[in-house]
Amino acid sequence: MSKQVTIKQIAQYAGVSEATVSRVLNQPELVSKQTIQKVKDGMDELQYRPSALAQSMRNHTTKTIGVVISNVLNPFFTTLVRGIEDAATKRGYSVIVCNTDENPDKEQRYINMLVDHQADGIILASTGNHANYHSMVNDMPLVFIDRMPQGKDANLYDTVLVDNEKGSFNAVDALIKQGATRVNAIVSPVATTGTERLNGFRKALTAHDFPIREQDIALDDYLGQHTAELALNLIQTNQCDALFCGNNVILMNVLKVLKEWQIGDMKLAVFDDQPWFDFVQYPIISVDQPAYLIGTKAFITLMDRLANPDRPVTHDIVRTKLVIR
Amino acid sequence: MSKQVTIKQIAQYAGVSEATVSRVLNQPELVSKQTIQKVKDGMDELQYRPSALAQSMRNHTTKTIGVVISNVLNPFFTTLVRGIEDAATKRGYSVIVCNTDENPDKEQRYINMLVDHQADGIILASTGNHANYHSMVNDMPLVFIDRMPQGKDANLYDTVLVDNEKGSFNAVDALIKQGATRVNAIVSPVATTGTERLNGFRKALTAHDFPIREQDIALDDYLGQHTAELALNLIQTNQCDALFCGNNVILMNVLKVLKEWQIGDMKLAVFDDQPWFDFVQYPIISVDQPAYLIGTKAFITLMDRLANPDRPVTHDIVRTKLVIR
DNA sequence: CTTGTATATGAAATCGATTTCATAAAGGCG
DNA sequence: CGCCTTTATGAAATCGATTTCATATACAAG
Repeated sequence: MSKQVTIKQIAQYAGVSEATVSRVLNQPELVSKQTIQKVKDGMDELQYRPSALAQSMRNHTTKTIGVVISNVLNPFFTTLVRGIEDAATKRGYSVIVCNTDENPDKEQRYINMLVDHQADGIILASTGNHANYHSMVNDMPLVFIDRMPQGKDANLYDTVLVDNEKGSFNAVDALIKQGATRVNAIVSPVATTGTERLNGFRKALTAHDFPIREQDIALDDYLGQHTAELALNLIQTNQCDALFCGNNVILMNVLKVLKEWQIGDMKLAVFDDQPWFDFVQYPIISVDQPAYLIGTKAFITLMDRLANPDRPVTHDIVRTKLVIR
Repeated sequence: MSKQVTIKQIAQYAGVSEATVSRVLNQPELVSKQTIQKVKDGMDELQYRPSALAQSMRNHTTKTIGVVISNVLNPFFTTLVRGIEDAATKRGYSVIVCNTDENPDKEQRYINMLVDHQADGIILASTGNHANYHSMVNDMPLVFIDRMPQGKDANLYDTVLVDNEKGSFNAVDALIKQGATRVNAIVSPVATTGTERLNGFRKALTAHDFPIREQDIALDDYLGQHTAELALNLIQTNQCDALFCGNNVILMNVLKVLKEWQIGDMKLAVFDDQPWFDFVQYPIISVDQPAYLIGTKAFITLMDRLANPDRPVTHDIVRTKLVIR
């Protein structure tokens, strides 16, 4: 690196103290017009840019937040992250994105890293296996998204979630109204979302006086390794005519199976909507989550918390929209 | 925030100087066994974590890199970013992702921000409108990905690119071999990729003794606003039976038009492959770019440059793979 | 002409680490 | 026992900003 231009050099150039240069940037009303001009000339001339590092050091704020999710490759999270980044940029914040792959150890390490970097806050889709967030983050503000926080001090934190149960209920309900006679489900057991979506599934069956058979439900580990066999098993042994998929990754894997086995007749529903669902030969019913909105809301919640650390905890639940094709 | 635990408190706890505590972390071989033990006890007891900020300040390295792309929502870039993040994490680096939306001003602002934060380097898919990168980044290492850097000192930088021309050639060639008689193209004029892909398109036509008609080519601004009309225009006025799309976003918009106008017969090829192409009713020919690999390569290139600032510039070109459906 | 009040500026402390330089204690050797 | 080399440690400077406190000047009021 070529040597950085510091406040010292500007001070020298303008023949004033470093304090005065700093004031030109932060409290110009305390500085005389001529001095301001001299200092600004120096800044232009030497192309001065204040070191964000040094400022953070002094001010105890980094204007940086962390976003901890399972995987940016999942388009739901991608959109969410984009929502956060846009909101953050507008307010002068930078975003560090961390992929946990649903691995609690990775999550732990990333959180530590963010604490070390003194992020101003963290937006977190937690794998949910941590007993005590507070001791991990040492009073750093946390906003939980997508998944309900678990553990003893979970209720201390702001959340932005969706109504998984209702969304799933509507999707399964729509499947049945379209004539499905036996609906099976594949959901992820990770975090709280899987359970809640399964609840919606069960309630929809019950509402239509369908029996709930445990063998009609498969739990997938979200990483997509075994989805194919699970799906195939449901389809072949249960002879189901409709499948409810707990997320878009699962649906993708189900589609692979259907294609490979040339199963043309299957009603499909899935939690989370993607644009390309429009182009698939099956008329996919989907629960559209406002991922981008969740991102912006989470960021705003975080900012509010930062501005007012003692205000009461908020729990935001955003609406889903049923998409019928 | 509750007050942070600093090196000072550890020093106090262990009854040694701050220098010694620092040495326990960085050069333990200079410290006696007993002292190490005392200091480590203190660290455990007080849950000490060194401030990354203070370290960066002293060491002039932040262990942070910037990634500047047009949009994470584009799955090509998502995958690329994931490749970078995985490689970075392994080496203890954090990643700040910046979305330019192909807006040179935004790109400029983000680069400034990264310079202010003293990122150790930047991986950049540039919109290409900057004359002088060097003066912008002040000797910070830069690795260009996806797009060729433009401007006078463009040749000073490492690049990791794909062979756009060859990939496009193969795709269009395959379309024609599948029986296409009039192939049209929609590409993005942004950056160098559009031009190169168009060159491949032209060469493939020529190779098959097809005439090159300028009205068969549409330039789309990548933001997808006008793709629909452009596509419709090509299809209706030119009566083409095959379309080459310059990227996955364009293809998505073309599919929308085809669906809306119920055009069932159209051969399609696209630069960049996505998993869901398998499930679309049209047998999409695609050019599979190793996005994840580009990401890891770019990061490694950046690390190499950091380790050895004076080594000669490298230009890496990764292979694409034709996917025929 | 003295006293008091703005106005403008600088010296020095601070944020939390690392590193250089100096020094004290301990051990080796003649 | 005295001299020299290791070994272990601390004091202080440094990284690049901000902020407090003190001070110097200018000007108004008495």
